[in-house]
Amino acid sequence: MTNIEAGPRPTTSRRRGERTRTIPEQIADHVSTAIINGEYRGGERIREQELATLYGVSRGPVREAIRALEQRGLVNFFPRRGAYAIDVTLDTIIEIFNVRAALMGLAARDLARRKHRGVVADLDVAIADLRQLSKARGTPPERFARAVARCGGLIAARCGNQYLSRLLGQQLNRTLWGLIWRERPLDFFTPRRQLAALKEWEAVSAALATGRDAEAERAMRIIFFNARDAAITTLEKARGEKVSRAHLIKD
Amino acid sequence: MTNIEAGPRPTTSRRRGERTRTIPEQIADHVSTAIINGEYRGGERIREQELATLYGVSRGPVREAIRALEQRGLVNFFPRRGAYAIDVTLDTIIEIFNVRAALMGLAARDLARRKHRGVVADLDVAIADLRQLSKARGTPPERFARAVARCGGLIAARCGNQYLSRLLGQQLNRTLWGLIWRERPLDFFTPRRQLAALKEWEAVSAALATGRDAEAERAMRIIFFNARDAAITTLEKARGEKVSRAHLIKD
DNA sequence: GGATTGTCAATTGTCAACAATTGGACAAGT
DNA sequence: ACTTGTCCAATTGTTGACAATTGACAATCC
Repeated sequence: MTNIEAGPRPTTSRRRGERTRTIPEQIADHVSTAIINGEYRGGERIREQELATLYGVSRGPVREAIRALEQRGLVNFFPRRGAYAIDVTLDTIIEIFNVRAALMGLAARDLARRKHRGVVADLDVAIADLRQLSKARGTPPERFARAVARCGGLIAARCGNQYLSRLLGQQLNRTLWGLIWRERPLDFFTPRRQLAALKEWEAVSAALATGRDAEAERAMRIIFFNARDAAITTLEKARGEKVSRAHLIKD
Repeated sequence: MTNIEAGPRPTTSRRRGERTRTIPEQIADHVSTAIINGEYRGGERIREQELATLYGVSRGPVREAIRALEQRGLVNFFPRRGAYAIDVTLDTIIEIFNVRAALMGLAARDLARRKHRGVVADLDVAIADLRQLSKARGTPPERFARAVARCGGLIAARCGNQYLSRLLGQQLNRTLWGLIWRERPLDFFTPRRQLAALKEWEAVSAALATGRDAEAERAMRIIFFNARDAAITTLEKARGEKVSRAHLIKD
């Protein structure tokens, strides 16, 4: 039996706005990482009772978790026939990056049009972190990745479009994107890439500060296209899988 | 090759993608329309037992339905405290149109880069319908809206990015977007607007046929921005609610 | 009075049992 | 060899009962 929530449970001391993580949510997140980490092969069946005994609960909460995974696109579900893990290929990852680029581009554009000084200031602080990390020698790729994620999170959360923020932060972040990015930090942030990423984020900040919305969108998209290409190169080596570069959008 | 649709192949004669509609899905869809149609006030509580007795089932399926609605962003859910209908304001609708524009723009761009002849041909057929409907006098707005939806559905379904197709066709279509567009066809397609929409779609088709991807994206976005503005104007009158036009993205 | 604590009904969370469906195995027929 | 039909075990769908938590209100204390 896997204990997801180890330790004593704080019943009262709950932070402001923090939601209690329900058991189904915990299970869903746990299975998510399992799927991404390849613990399920593509198309492998996921049985309710199996997970129930694994986590030491009944099938009820497990059902909820599986349905959540279906909504997030991590499993394919067929009524009365069960759930099957999706197959995460390199092509899928490319697709996800492209979608993310489009949405983050919109977020940046919205933000630029609003000229929200506070966000730009906060972003500049986060970018200062990037600068420091990239200047320092031997910054671990995952450390830099986290700092970059903070920059992106800032834009996503405060772009002014609540629907978009929700999509980027909750619905999609818990799908493949979030897991690729956070739980399995790719080591594509080489020193060279770190410097490049810094420049790219500075470009976004500059465009945001001056309210040039089209340019902010373009700069933001470039960030994700470059991240995508770097990720693919890394993953191709790691997996020994080749992918066609024919339709990689460039700008 | 990307295979998001991993899993068993349907043994019986069930069409591709066609699934038996489960009870929870039916309930979820039913409550969705209720929320959109204003049968729940914004923030109104949704009780499980209430829905269970209403639909004549136990609380189990209802729970599933409510959790699905939460994933789609139609209800706010707080553990152990219940679900509350969201408040659909005009601003929300603007946000949704903007997101849709960004994603459909990406779809068009992908499609243009692939120069998929079949899709362009099919799209031209659908556009021919638009032409005929707009030329005819007295075409009902909702009839035209359906024809436009077909054009959009074509692009979304066959853009070549499976992840995006899923997002546009399943995850988001069942949220506010699908309901605004389909179940409650707005009557903003006046004769003048019909002619304009026709021209807009012809521009998309032309860009797709010649593979000019940036132009295809731009043309597609314009369609949604214009639809957004028309929808807002209509809804402002219908609801007597005013909305700031300060940050309506224009291109 | 204002704040804290105790109590309780309403509601959600979880469980275990039962019902219904599926897919595969196997046999018989063509 | 191929199809067709019938069983059956495995699995999912649904239910009703029970446990746990919440929010409201009343009682109590300072």
